[in-house]
Amino acid sequence: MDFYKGEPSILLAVDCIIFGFNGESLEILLIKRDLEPERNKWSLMGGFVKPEESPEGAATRVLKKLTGLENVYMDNCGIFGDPKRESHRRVVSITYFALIDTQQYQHIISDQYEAKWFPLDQHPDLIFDHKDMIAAAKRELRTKAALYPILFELLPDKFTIPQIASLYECVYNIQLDKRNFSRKLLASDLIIKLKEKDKENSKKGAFYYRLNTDIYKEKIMSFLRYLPSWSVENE
Amino acid sequence: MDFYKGEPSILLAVDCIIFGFNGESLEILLIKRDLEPERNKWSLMGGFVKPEESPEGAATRVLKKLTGLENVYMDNCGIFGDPKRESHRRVVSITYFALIDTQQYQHIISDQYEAKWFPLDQHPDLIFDHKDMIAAAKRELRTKAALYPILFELLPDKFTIPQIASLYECVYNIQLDKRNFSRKLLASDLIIKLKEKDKENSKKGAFYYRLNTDIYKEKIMSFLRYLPSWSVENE
DNA sequence: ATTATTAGTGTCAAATAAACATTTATATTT
DNA sequence: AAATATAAATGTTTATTTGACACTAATAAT
Repeated sequence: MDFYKGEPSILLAVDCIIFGFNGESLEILLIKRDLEPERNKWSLMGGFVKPEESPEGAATRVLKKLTGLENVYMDNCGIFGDPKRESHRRVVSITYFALIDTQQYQHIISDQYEAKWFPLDQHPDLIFDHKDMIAAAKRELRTKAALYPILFELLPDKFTIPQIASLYECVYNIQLDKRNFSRKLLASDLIIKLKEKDKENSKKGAFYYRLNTDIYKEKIMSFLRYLPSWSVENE
Repeated sequence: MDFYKGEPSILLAVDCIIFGFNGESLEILLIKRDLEPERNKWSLMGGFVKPEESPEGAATRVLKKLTGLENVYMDNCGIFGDPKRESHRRVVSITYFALIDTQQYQHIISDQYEAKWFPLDQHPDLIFDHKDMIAAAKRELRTKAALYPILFELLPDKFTIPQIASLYECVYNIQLDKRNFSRKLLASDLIIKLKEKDKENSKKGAFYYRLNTDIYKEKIMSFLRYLPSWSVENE
């Protein structure tokens, strides 16, 4: 039986907003587009959804193709479906943001792409509505990170409290009182102290911690409290 | 020029999870499906995205077709794209939840549909993955309503504090201390007291309020505080 | 006039958050 | 080897917010 006959079919794509944290600032991974139209212009990594995969599956595939990474935290952050968003053909794109630990991202597996990290707020001109996609992803990241401790996904398995604090400062563009932040974070039992210290970034050295994955899953939504409430209110 | 030649195109649909509040409980509006396959089974209202409209536009159109309502609050709440979600053909569906004031929804404009309100937790068996869609919409509604005062969209322009309190109780399945809730709500300046009282629901009568739309837009994210923080933590 | 019912205001103790101070560990310098 | 500089970590205090609970107010029904 041939249902839905005559219904219009559409090209469905995914685009990935790949966030990374270099210890100083947030960055996104962009590529030089490898197909027409707009070949060789800077763009988000993307691809079409194939018949045998879900949109999320497509995003996962596309991310792996570029970075070689699997099991990466990803989250839907928008649907871009204006009929005129690509002038040549009608394409609806579903966007996903990915949080990756840049230390795991050693080298691009695929030489097929010319890829480069850019500071989040200083990326080059991008094709189509990719700039809007990034803006939406940033907004979604902020909202989500206010409710869930997802920012840990941007750090290595072992991290220090100063590291996670400066990450929060980047994402929300605020100055945190490290003393209060650290106290609240520790009170949550979300992180477990290790014996080892990071001696790279200070004389005294800061203890490494790792996530308490049980608490991470349980208390996930109470994380809002690790931010001063006003920071959630602002744009 | 014919770009993207050979790329697989897909049927893209939208489905609407239409929430209403009857003063007692949350309800959703379902229809008896009017096309094959699965004709005459209970289903969410949906439709295919047409070439000249965005997915959001399609959801708006579909909602208007069923209810006659325009300018309804809608929000994306999921993407259902498992290749096997419909056994006959590959369809990706984008879901939107809509919040409507049931008092405006007097009669179904279109007699084309057999539509019925169901209590949110006692809906009939539904086609495909529509049950999952409702569950996702409910989750999304809770999260969003913890950050934004969107629940006012479910009430008439004039509402009472007891009404909005019982709405919150429904959505989060909690018991609120009405005294504390009312105090916090009033402190926000989000609502403006009217002269008139609602005498329907109590002997004393409760004053009507209306939204302060300026504050609604400004302080929108601080609304989290009108809920006890623990209620946000629970699933 | 009395009663029952729900609206709305008031009070207070406990918990939390924010501002600020001090101590600690260690590499570097003298 | 002692002094110094630097950032980490812990401590203290005050202000604010929350949550629990008591009370008063308005009015329809008895």
